[in-house]
Amino acid sequence: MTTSEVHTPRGPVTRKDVARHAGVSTAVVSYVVNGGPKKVAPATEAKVRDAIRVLGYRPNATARALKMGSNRTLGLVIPDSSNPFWALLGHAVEGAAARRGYALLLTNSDNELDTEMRHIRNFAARQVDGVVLASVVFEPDLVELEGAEIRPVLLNHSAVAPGFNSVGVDLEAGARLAVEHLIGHGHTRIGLAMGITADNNADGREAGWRKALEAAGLPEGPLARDVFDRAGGYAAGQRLLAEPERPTAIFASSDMQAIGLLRAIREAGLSVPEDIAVASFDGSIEAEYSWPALTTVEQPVWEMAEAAVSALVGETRNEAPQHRIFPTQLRVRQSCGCP
Amino acid sequence: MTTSEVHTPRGPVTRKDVARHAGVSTAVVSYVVNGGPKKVAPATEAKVRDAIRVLGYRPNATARALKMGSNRTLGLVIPDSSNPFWALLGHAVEGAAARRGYALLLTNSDNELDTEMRHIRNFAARQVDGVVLASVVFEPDLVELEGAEIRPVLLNHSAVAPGFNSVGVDLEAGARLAVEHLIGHGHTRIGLAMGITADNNADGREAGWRKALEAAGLPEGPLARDVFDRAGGYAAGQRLLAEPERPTAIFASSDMQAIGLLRAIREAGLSVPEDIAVASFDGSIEAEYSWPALTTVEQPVWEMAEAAVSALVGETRNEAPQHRIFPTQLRVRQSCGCP
DNA sequence: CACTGCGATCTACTCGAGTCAACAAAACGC
DNA sequence: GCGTTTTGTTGACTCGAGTAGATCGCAGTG
Repeated sequence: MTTSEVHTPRGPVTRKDVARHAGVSTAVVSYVVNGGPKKVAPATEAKVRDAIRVLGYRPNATARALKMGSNRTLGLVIPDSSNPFWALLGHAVEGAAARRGYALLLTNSDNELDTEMRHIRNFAARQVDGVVLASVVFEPDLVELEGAEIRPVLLNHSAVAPGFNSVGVDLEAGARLAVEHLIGHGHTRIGLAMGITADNNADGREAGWRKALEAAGLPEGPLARDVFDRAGGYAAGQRLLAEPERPTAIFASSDMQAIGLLRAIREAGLSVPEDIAVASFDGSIEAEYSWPALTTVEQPVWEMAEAAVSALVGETRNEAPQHRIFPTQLRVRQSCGCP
Repeated sequence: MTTSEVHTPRGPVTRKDVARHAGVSTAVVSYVVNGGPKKVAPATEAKVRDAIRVLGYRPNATARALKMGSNRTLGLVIPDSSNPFWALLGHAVEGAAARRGYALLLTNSDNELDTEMRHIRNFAARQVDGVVLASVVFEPDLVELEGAEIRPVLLNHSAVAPGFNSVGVDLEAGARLAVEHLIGHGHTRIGLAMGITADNNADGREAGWRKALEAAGLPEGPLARDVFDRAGGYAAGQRLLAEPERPTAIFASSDMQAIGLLRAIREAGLSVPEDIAVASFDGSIEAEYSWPALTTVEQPVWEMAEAAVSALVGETRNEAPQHRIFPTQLRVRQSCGCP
């Protein structure tokens, strides 16, 4: 029994405990843990490392965050993390953040502006380093963030809000791709199952559908507007099928809507693609496993997430805001009529 | 122009700025913001509230967390947040946490033990108040948490690890429900498309399938083991269909596997439920919109999430760990042969 | 008038870690 | 031998907020 008995602290182990155990000052512990900013003698470093291991010391990230002004955390707001498209986006953003050593606070807005603003305010209070907004977003929200010196990235479809970073896809070009493909199959009455967006009928997908028809000299087919999920697509489908002149092809503004649409078509005793051809937008896995497999416009979700995160954590602070628009790609499967 | 000109601070606004602006001490600002622990005169409170509004003060949650020892954050580890079942669970946990004023750090383990442990360590460093583990989880991991005084909840299928809180469903009873329903349709050769678990062939679903067959005096059908997603179900399906004596019904251990299974069956030129009946486990929305709609054993995901979160943030600190097992419910649709 | 009592407010310390200025000791040059 | 650099270590201050304990002013009482 010696007088230099190890004192096992009861609470969580702090830097101070390590310092005492190793017989050095707290500064040295810091230097060892962070490898800087000052050098430490090898012998001393060994003592400290020993003490850390013995005591099971784990630096308190909260304290570090307070001192450094960053807790290496990003926030993400999406409408509904159980919707496969948003789920994939969330997964991609989480991955991109994790790869850079950032953690991700994920929240659902349920498409409610209040909820979204509450989350944004919460993020601001928590001093996150950046926020990826893929939800409702009205400009007023963003002011909240400015005061808190938090960088936002808009990761939604229509890139609005000049002065803020944004990442999106070329909705119009993508939609044209799909509709032109349907036209290529000989269809002349092509309907649209459109989602509901904040700035209605200003959506690129709708414009793309319209322009593709116009360019081919075709009349505008029927249009049904409903929410962006399976149930919305189902309801929109029922309305489109009830049209006096039924369309022979339908473009859906999301894969989820297409899934609901397929169900509505089947329930009407019709088959895809024989009676009605279908194409949609997003390129989620579910489109691949539906019956028939959906021809869909694929968004480069992983690249988009990567771009959004790098705009937030990059060294590009105080640079001019960037607007990145990614191209889409048509994934041809069976629902359009291809073999 | 007066000498008591407002000094607009350049950095983020702190309590000190508010105090100066309102002509009071920082303590009073604190009392106003938190409504305690000491009373403040109405007139003073008004001054402070004014200053807060004018300056746009937002208390720094990180500093608060350091002082209070809690940052009102929970961690969640799931295998893959883009898998619909985990996505739903994530959504439910996020909701349950948000309702209690907690934020949620979401991470994916991709079924890799190292990744999971890295996340757990990261959670520990960040001093989260609790961790919901719905992933690989070997006991060694949990030791990490003990040292950090963080409460874990195991939210996986098979409730293991005595000494830790856990929330799960009665896998065996659920599987029996489904298989017995298939038996009720007159099937005698019932196969199993089983997922791959850490403790293989100890999974309740497999046991339930076996016991239901045994109880009905039926022979064990063919069994194919593969991963818990669409691709796994597809591969398992192909193997089951290649069996010398093809099963007339198949129970899949997850909805995702069933989706892949349906595809394999269709590609083999067979139809569901005429040639092969299918039932599965989980009760995700995708099962409702598949073709044909899947008969599935529904897990009460929202209740489970609620239970998990309340075990973490509850006042039940230092109580004996709880093990909650929820019952499942059979959702009958068309894939089993029901009209 | 002195004294208590009480409500309102302020001062000062705390949480745990980062880091700079200051300093001691060792190493070097001549 | 003495001055000078180098190397290693430390004490002390900081981040922003919570709150106990001290202090102040004022009303009520004997």
